[in-house]
Amino acid sequence: MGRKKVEIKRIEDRSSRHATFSKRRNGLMKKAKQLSILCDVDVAVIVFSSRGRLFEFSSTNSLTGITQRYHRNVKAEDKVSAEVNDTEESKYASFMTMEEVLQTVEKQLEEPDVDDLSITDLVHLENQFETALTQTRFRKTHLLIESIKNLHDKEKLLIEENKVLDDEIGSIKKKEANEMAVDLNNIAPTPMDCGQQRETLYFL
Amino acid sequence: MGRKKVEIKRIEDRSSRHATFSKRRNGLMKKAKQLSILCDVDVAVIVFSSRGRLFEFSSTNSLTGITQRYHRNVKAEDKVSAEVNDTEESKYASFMTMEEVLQTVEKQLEEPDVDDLSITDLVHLENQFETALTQTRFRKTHLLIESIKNLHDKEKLLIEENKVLDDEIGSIKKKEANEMAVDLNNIAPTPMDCGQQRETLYFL
DNA sequence: ATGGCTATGTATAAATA
DNA sequence: TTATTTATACATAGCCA
Repeated sequence: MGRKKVEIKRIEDRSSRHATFSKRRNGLMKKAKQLSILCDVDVAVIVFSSRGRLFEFSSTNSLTGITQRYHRNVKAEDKVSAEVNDTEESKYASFMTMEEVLQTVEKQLEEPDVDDLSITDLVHLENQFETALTQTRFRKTHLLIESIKNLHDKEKLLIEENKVLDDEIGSIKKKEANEMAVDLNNIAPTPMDCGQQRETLYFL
Repeated sequence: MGRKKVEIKRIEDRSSRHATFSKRRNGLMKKAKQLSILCDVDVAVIVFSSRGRLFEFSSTNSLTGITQRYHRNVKAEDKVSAEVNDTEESKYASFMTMEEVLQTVEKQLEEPDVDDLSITDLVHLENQFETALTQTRFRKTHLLIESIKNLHDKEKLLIEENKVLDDEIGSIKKKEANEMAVDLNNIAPTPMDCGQQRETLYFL
């Protein structure tokens, strides 16, 4: 890849080492970019020069996203080795009442020495918290949906009530209109059955 | 660098994309290693495949050292450059839109060989699904709360409407009562509420 | 430190097994 | 799939400004 084949070992000559650093660094970044584009993957490259200067490439906006993801993954891997030990104990925490869950969680948090728990203890703890989390989520969703149901019921009642009131007003207006018509015709009203009418009105 | 010049854009054919990924990934790692040795510098490369599998190279023992160094560096630079700008963007950077989440999940499910994944692969997969799950939950809660808000608004409106109608009826009744009192005093009925009656009369 | 310039070594695309 | 082959494109060592 040059006039001469170079052995892969530290270049002792300062200036040619720096020259090579500059060239190969750019090459590496270019390759990283091509890889990320061609294969549609996330790539990050971090280079610290011997004098501590930072050079970076990231296929995403910021490198922090990728490094965070990296750290999450590393943590997750640690978790795997812990979980391999423990498959039986994880089952018994499965179902508790809400109270039991809260009690347990409280108990756990009381413990001052959370830092020196064994892996098995931590797996157990994790399961309990996960149970608590599931229960909490379940209850949250339940309450939200209940709330919505109640509101729908209320809405229905209010709409019905509204309709009744509307009808009432409608019939009153209609009567008024009729009377107006009668008045205009100068027809003498018969009082005879109006008592009944009034009574029903009072009912509403 | 091959039989044909390739344009640097996403390779659409799945199998050749994977082939290229494998080759170029190895090439990139090799180059990174050479750079770190030749120039005596610290280099780190992080690659996440589309399936979320992690590939890494680090010139030091562990990548965490370099990423930590990177984060210290970035933090220092951020302090110098901009204090206000970054807080909002960084929040959104870690969250995906619903579409992105669905896309990612779909991508995952496309893969045919889910059965022979290693434990590490499965952990990565788990992380991605967990992200998707979190987003889904977030969206669910958001929609439920929105729904409740809307229903509360509706309820308020209906109650107000109801009140208006009630008042209207109230005032009508009051008017009627007054008229009745007048009628009783005059011992002569007012025709006003006998519209219904009269209508039937007209019919006859 | 980069930025050409070549000659040459390497990486890799496509084909093949 | 993954490995090997082969023809090319690319990267870069050494050199000069």
